[in-house]
Amino acid sequence: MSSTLPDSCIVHQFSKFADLNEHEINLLKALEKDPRSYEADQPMAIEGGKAERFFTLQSGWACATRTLADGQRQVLDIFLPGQILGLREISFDRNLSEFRTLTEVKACPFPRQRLTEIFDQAPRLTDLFFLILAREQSMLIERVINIGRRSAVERLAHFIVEMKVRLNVDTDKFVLPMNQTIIGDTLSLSSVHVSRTFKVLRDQGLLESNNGDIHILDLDGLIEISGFDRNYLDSHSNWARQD
Amino acid sequence: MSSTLPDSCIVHQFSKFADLNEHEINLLKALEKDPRSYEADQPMAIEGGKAERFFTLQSGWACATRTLADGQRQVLDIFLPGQILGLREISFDRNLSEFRTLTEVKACPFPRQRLTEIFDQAPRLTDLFFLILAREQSMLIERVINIGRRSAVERLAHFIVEMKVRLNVDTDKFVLPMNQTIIGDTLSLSSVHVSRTFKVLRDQGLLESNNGDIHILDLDGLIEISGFDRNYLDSHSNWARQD
DNA sequence: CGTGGGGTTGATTCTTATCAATTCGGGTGG
DNA sequence: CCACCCGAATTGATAAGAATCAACCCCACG
Repeated sequence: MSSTLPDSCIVHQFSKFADLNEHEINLLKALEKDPRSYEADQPMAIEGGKAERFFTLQSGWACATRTLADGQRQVLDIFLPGQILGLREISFDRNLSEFRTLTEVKACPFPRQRLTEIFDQAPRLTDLFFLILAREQSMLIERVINIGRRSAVERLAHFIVEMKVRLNVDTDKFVLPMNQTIIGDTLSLSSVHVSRTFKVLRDQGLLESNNGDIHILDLDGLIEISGFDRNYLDSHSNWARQD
Repeated sequence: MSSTLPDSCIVHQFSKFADLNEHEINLLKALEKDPRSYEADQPMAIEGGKAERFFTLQSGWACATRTLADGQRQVLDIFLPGQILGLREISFDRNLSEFRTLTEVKACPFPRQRLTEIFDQAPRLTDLFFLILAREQSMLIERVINIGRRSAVERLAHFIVEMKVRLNVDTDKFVLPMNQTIIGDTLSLSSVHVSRTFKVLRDQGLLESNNGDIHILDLDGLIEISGFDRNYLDSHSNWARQD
């Protein structure tokens, strides 16, 4: 996705919601002007640490996790290029979750205060930040339902479909840079059970999977059993102000 | 809570984040100028319906739910006076969830567009709306962890503590206007298991419960077993702009 | 060649769901 | 005042789903 965007992921992300003028584009681009590189499977910000910065993700995958006292871990978000890490932590002065990379990552940290400046200088971008936060919530809602109400097979199928849709690939193959332990921590399943569940999906002829390589054989079948509703990923609202 | 606030719940809610000036207070109050009454256990807005309005909740309890194709239901939020219903749906033109009352409710519907007007006229309220949306997300995160990673006993204990903290009562008694089926739909448990789990908490001397009446006997014990972290409910950030 | 991380598979246990029966308490109508 | 009814909570018995524990395989990488 990012590779097709020499320009700016975040601008691309925001322009899904509204046409941006040059001033707005420049403000957003400024958020990406000082990119840093991170290796795969490394922390970017730790749980409980001082939360003074966000990150814009330019390439690679990252996630937010929370570790409980007994060592159990829950993955809270999977981030793809163009997303902003840490937005929801803005109302706290310490990180409630850890941010870590899944792959090699290029990301650009920027201080919270920068957001205020943007809000000051481009009121309409405020609307868009609001929309984006709201859209993230919808994804969280879907996660609650997935974890709370669906069986392991349904959960995994739903996750695969969700990632395919979010990656916006038109082929039926993609790479999921997560081992089965992390997938389990995302879906609240044990890694062993993730393995068995993949086998079920393979046996039913719905997909092929090999390490991180996913080959979807029957997308409709996956959607069918997972009860996937793609509405929550698309934004249809025309609420934001016009230029 | 609302009874001690003849004034305006929503103003009270927002002033937790920053001191409001008169102009801002008036804008917020305008959101509550046309209250309507709803009976207990009634829908306020249906799933899939046109989403053109929000509600400010002035008194009573409400919730957001989602019903799956197979009839399973998941409660997504519990709303208390001062909260705004539907904020996260702003990026969609149809409701992703149903809003319904748990008790008798006084709520005030207002059109989406009103939010834009507020954003125009009081930039700092924008910050606060943003903070509030972010804080809601933190509560959702906690729900994901609760459902995904905690046992039934831990889950219920956590829920009880959360509601006590949110209600902000200083006594150890309060009323939970939810039957065990709804509590189950909130915690992703069957109603039967909610009943058993209440029994465990009672047997351990942590609380007494009778219908909706909760009497907490050992708050520290409940916090202990649930791994409750009250940070996520308090806002510590000084991010919002000053007046 | 070893070594180690990840994946797979089998056996067993644990937690929670499901189904069914019973109780309790609050209305309602005779 | 009493018989009845109904929704909710409780309790018991059983079943299903997922976790856990353990062994083993595969393969990339030193």
